[in-house]
Amino acid sequence: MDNWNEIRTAYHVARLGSVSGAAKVLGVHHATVIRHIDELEKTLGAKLFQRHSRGYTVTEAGQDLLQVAQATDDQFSQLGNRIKGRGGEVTGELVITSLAIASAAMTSLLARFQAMHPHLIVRFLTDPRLFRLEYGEAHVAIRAGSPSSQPDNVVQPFARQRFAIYASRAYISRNGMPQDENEIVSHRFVGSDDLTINSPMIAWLRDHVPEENLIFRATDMTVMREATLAGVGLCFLSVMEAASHPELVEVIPSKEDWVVPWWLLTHVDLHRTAKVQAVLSFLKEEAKKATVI
Amino acid sequence: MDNWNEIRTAYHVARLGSVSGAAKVLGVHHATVIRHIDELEKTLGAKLFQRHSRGYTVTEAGQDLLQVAQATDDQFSQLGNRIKGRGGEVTGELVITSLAIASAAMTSLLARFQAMHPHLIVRFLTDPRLFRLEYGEAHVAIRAGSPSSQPDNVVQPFARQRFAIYASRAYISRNGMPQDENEIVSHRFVGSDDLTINSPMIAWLRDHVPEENLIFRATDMTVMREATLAGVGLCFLSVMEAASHPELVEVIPSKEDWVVPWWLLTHVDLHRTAKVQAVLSFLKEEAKKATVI
DNA sequence: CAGGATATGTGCGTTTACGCACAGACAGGG
DNA sequence: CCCTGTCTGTGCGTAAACGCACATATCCTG
Repeated sequence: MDNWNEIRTAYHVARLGSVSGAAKVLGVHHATVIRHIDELEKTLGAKLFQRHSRGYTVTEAGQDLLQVAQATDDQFSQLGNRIKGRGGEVTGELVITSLAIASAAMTSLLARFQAMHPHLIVRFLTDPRLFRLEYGEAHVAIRAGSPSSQPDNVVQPFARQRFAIYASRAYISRNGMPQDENEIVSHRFVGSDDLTINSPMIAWLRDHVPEENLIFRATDMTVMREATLAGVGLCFLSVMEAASHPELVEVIPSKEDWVVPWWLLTHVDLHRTAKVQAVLSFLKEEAKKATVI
Repeated sequence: MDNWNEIRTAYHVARLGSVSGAAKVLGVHHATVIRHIDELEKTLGAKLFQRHSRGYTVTEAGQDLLQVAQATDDQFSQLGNRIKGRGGEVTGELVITSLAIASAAMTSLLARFQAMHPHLIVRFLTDPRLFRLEYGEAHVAIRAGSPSSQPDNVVQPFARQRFAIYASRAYISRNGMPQDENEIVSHRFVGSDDLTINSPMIAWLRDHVPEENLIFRATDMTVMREATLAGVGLCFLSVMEAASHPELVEVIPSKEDWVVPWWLLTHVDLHRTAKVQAVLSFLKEEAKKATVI
């Protein structure tokens, strides 16, 4: 049974009782129908129909095929309706991935998006490893910094994450609040372990802070935040993140340069689906409302 | 969903996760697989797979298709096994049709054949109208006299029905037993209404019996038998049939000419099936054993 | 009884779908 | 680090499948 089209042809012949009727329904020439039946019977080694001048009547094998193929036809048409219909609605799973740094801002947004679509299951995956869109691991990825260069990814600008320099109240009470940028040089810092990263904050650190003052270096942004909260030193943190930690005080306010762009990435195969389009337009709309994330 | 082969191709791609693997299993070139997938997605208006350099991974629609087509594949393979396997066994229905005249001899034969195949349902249809093999109304037909000229029918010689001239005991007691064929001319006869039929018994009647003595004419053999039993006159009856009616006496024994051949007819589409072959060989074997039917 | 409508079946020319060859991309291994 | 194996993707020539025309048989109807 390795030619399902022949089964489909035989099904319509069995259903309608004639080659001509099946040919009309199938939109092919009746010679094609005869060829399909002959081929199918040859491979099966059994007759599906008895031929007579008024049409084809099924044998027992043909009756068996009729019932099986009837069910199959129903299943396939339902499947087609599901797939075609699913294009317009926002249901099923929506998998969004980002680095943990974005979770604070994203969680409330995604919660509201889910409330707008009750049948949607949101899976917000924040993992150290990068989920790969091209393997279908996520519908939408949120990336920071320079946009990815994958050719199959559709990249759109999302929000702009604004940074400022913070310190814990404990640190300030011990070391005093620097009054201007010149006093900064004598303070200790928490920062990225990799200083080659091309970012305006890293550049500012290189320009204004002696390397020996960068005493706590980490690769993960959450580690830096924890270190700052523990009073290790000053640190670049996002304005949004710092707002949820009252024990942090702003040492130097945000500058125009201290902004990291976020990008919304979708795989090109999923980008046009209604579900992905819905969440993309929602997130961009919300990002437009909120001036700072 | 009007191309089931494309669904089948997509099913194997979804199952194996790659175009190449599906192409190997399907025995086609991988370019064909790609074309099927592209065409199917175009008609559905939705992506079934996400393409990447390591293979194809299913989307939600592809996952849906995978499950439906998995079930379909199972159903079809089971169907194929049933149809192919059914070729070798004698089950289901066996429809045999004949004129009522043959029922007496056939019933016991068919009963024994059914006993040999417990899963067989025998439908022995004896109806005034002729069941038509080409419409699938019967597997085997039993016809008497000249073999049918239908080109789609396979005709085989079956048994030879031997005739003799009988009368009821009541008739003989009233009119006496004719001692030889010369006395026959003064007796009344029951016979066929159509004297143009080409048969040795009809010819004998024309030669030996005055037409005015053929006082009871019928088209149906059972009617003639009933008339003979009612004492109307002498009549050609089959030896087999007369043996089951003790009130009938043989007036003139059977001659070599008084034989009607029976034919086994099967439609060419069903002739090669094991079930039909089984009953044909059984009937021919039994006919060989019994010298007279 | 004749003619039209409808059915299957078949040879032939054309179109569609296929296989082939090659290119490009990526992961794994010596 | 290059090399190899495996994967997808695409243009092109060929072979298989298709539509067409015609033949034939049957049933229905006026």
